[in-house]
Amino acid sequence: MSSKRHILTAVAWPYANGPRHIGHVSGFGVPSDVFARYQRMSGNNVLMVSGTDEHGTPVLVLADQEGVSARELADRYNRMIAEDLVALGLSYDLFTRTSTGNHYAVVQELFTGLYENDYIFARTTKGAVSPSTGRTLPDRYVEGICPICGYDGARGDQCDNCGNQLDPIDLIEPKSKINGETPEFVDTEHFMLDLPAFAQVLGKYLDSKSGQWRPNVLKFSVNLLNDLQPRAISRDLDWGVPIPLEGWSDEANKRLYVWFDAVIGYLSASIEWAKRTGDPEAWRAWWQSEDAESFYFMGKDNIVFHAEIWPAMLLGYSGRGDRGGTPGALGALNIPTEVVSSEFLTMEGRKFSSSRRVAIYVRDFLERYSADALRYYIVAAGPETQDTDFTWSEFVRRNNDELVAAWGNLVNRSISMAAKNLGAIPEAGELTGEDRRVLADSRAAFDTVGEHLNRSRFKAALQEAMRTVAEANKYISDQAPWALKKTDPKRMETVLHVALQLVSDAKTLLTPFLPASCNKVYAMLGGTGVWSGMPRLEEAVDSIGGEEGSSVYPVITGDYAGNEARWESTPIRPGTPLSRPEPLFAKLDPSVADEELARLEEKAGE
RNA sequence: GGGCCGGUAGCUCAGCAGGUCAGAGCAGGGGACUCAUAAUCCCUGGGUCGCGGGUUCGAGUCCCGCCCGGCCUACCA
Repeated sequence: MSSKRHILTAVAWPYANGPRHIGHVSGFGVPSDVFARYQRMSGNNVLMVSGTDEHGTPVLVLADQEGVSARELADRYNRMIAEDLVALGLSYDLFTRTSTGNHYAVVQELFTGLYENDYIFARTTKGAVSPSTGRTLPDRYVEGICPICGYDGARGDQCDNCGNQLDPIDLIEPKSKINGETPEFVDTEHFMLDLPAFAQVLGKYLDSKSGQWRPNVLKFSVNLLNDLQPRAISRDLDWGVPIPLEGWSDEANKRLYVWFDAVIGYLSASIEWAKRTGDPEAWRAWWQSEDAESFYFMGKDNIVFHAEIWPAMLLGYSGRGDRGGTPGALGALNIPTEVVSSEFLTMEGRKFSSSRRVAIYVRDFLERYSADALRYYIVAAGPETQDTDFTWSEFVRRNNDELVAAWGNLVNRSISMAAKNLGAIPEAGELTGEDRRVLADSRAAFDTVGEHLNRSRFKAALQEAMRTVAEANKYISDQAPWALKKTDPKRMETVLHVALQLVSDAKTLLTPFLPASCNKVYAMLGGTGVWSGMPRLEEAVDSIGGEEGSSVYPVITGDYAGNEARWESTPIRPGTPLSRPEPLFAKLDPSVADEELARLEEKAGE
């Protein structure tokens, strides 16, 4: 085996304008955690980072509506989201936020590096401004009559009726979507990221990923290269990271645009993590070592930021764009090894929509059902390579038939039988051919499941892992150890030994997907250490937003380095005492599906 | 308008680079067993692979057109 690899697990940053629903965590949350846990079990050095994305107009608009400051709103949802992600068991090394002083400093450093390498330039454009607030209105917040088709209700960026791209200044009778007033159009100067200056290097980069990335991500990204345009990276806003240039930094109403700062979060969070560990340089092993790898997890709407813009930013900062340059103060930085994008989850046939209340929030879900049940459903039936539909009846079915009946019952029946009859893990006597075969198959699954996980094929990986569960159930049924109790007790002990070894292996194979319940199985079989560590919420201190003083905010972190979980078959130890187990999972009454559906309809009808 | 993705058995979905590709799980039907949260195990599936053309000895699998759905096109994953 090769030596330990450094693997950055970069998880998309949830936007802090509300609670996150199960579609969000299907896209970035659960897949990234499965991946990270597997890589740790394989002995690799994983750094898993993310945080809340808090800048930008949507937060500002919502804060205005509620009569609170943007920071107060961000504080509220930052905490709520962090709590939800911990409850789901997502094993971040650091989950932070974009409003920290550290983040501001790193963002400004990247801007400066790009600017000095000549990949950023200023340009004057016309922008819509709200007369009453003096605030710039983003294109999407201006509505009016489409100049092409006459549709009343076209947005400033696009007409939903005829599909044409628009400029807000062309709209007839433009109105602010926020308060209905007529915007003024004024000249405003903005910085642009010169994406065309990366066409060559990005082309080579994407070519080199052929056959590795999911085809949809790659095709999409390659196609983007055909039409690279400079992209604005600043906005007329007072909520965001200030522009670190003379004449701009003290400009109250000019900030870096939210997507520019959000992707830099991967780097700033890595640096923040290193500072917190007491070794401020530790982040470099994941960002600058030539053989370090980075995997980015997100939903399909974010591909452009991760496969095009973020690599361009990193290359430009490192002096590796088409115009060359020199690395900034942090040094040259690695670009993504792989961009893993999920598709979308629909909800009972409808698109998730917070505004229309078509949503199942993570928090509500976990109040009534276990994290592992949700994680199982998301991996087994989630939108890995295409949109999939969440239905409550399918959730109940998967929970009852697969988690409870197949896996939970396997654990229960085998440990119960051994505990009741022997009180401990029995020795194996002489093994039959069938015993050897089933044990060998179980060991072989580590390679097949691991290969799937390495390639981010989570659904296939889980299916293979569950196949070993079915094999174990079949083995027990075929061998019928309960019938051997009187006829051949020694043979019964051997069969139970084999069965428990199969349970132990399956528990290991399922750990990336179902960490909480697998930790329980580990303990049932006599394990005493920490099997696969769970994240925890800590209160952290940082100068928020680069301001004077400090502020306390929650971060997710955890201790995973010393975990017992290894990606291999671990021999069970005969003689280990066993007691009658508690059921691993709760079976759900079929009426749950109807109740939840009614609840959803009720909310949508409000 | 442009781009990307999807439309496969009642349901949810696999089918990577053309020739056991017409599949899996669940539901439904029959049987076995009783250790286990009545769980498990065995047997049982023939669906115009969205529609219409085309290229091939041969196409869910490649090409063209069309229909439907999702996403992106300065940011709800």
